[in-house]
Amino acid sequence: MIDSLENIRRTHYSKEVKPEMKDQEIVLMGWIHEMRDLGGIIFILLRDRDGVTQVTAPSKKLSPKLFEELKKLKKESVISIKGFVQESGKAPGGVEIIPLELKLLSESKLPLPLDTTGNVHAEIDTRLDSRFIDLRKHNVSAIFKIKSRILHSIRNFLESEDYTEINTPKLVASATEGGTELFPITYFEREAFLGQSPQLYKQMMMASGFDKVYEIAPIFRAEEHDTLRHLNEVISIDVETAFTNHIDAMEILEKMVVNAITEVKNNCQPALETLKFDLQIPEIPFPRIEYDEMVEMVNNAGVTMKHGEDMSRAAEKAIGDIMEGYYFITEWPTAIKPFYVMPTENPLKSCAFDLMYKDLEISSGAMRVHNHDMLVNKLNEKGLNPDSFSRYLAAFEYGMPPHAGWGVGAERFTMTMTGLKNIRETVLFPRDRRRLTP
RNA sequence: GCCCUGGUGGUGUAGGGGCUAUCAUGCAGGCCUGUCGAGCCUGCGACUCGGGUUCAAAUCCCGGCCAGGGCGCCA
Repeated sequence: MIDSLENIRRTHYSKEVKPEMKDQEIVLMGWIHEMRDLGGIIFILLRDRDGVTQVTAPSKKLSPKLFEELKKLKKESVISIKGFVQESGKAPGGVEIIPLELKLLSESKLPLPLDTTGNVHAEIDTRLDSRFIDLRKHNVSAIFKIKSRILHSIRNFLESEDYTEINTPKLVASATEGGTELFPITYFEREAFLGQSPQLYKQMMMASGFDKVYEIAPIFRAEEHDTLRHLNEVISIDVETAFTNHIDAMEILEKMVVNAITEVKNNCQPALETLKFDLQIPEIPFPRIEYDEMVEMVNNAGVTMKHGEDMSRAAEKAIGDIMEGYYFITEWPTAIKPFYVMPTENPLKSCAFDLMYKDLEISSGAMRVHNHDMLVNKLNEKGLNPDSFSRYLAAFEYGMPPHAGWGVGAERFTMTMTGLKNIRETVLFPRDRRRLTP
């Protein structure tokens, strides 16, 4: 019943089959996207990673045995078809395959938990439950081709800028930076936590002489948020650079963003078309708005925001309506930024910045405090106990250069390049307040 | 965590005290040699769970669970 692969191998993908290959014998492998059995002729749409090719089986041109085997095939079963290419004005794409040999490699159970042809809408919850099937749809896999290209381009860009990729631990012994809730775990006989950010580690690397480091890795936040732009596990793109300040950090960040967008635009055109997203390459430098100016803009737009507050969702939307693409908000109040952020000459303001895209925060960064005593003072001011940061603080006592850096949320960044509204769409197997499987 | 809305075949929906529970898609069987949202015929398949009100609940009420949207929280 089920055939084995033996030594047959795929010779082409669907997208590679062209009318010029007329009469050539090829082997396609993939899933049965659709079957149209007209009695004396059967049309099978064979779907693989990048496309769909029509296999046309007229009874008169095929052996009765092969014709019967083709007739019995079911949707989403996995097959291998050896056949020859025929040019045809009637076939989608102008080419079809006349089968010579069929292998049924895996039979699909029916009915399917989801429609793969796009005829019947399915909700995201249903789709995520059967994500492996959902991902067979080209308009879903397109998202991950783009995400892959983004991460690839970022690595290439940072390597070309002479950065070193590092890996820091995700199992950590508390010493929270403050703010977010952590996921507690059991580490042998002790309590430990999943890391909320590589912040403290990448700073310690600044005392190591590496000068330029980056990490692309998951971070975990135990916040019970339930929105279209939050998840409990996300990929963070973290950069830290020694002997630089926040101005340099913003420049590297905007260069990296434009480079990633350009790479996606140049290499992912089919995916962008599938998603019907018109990706625009922004110009450098991105606009910079000081926090004070932003507060004024928000209030002028009719949304009340007090000076010294963090942005409410309404404030983000108000500013997002005014600003078109990417922009920085700079000079944040020291009081609402973490202890490790360097104040400006005016101690009430800080060298912190956020990179926004419309109403969405993509990144936050800053020049850091590199003076040990100042850092201890700042910890105390924030109500944190310097003793629990002793291993981190030690890195500031034996020669710590000035440094700056930032972290970008990979999923939010992907949203800006795909036009998606729900962050869950940009993760293969998302983790949110309710979802822990699959 | 708060507010609003919802939960009907595998999927997506209509209905909204008494119906044989609507439609599409799907699935099974049949017809069909150019389909491409194929078409036609026959059939299959559902009211989130618990409690209450009522002669009667899928429908009304309460609670749980789950989901969607908004907000809060969120280096």
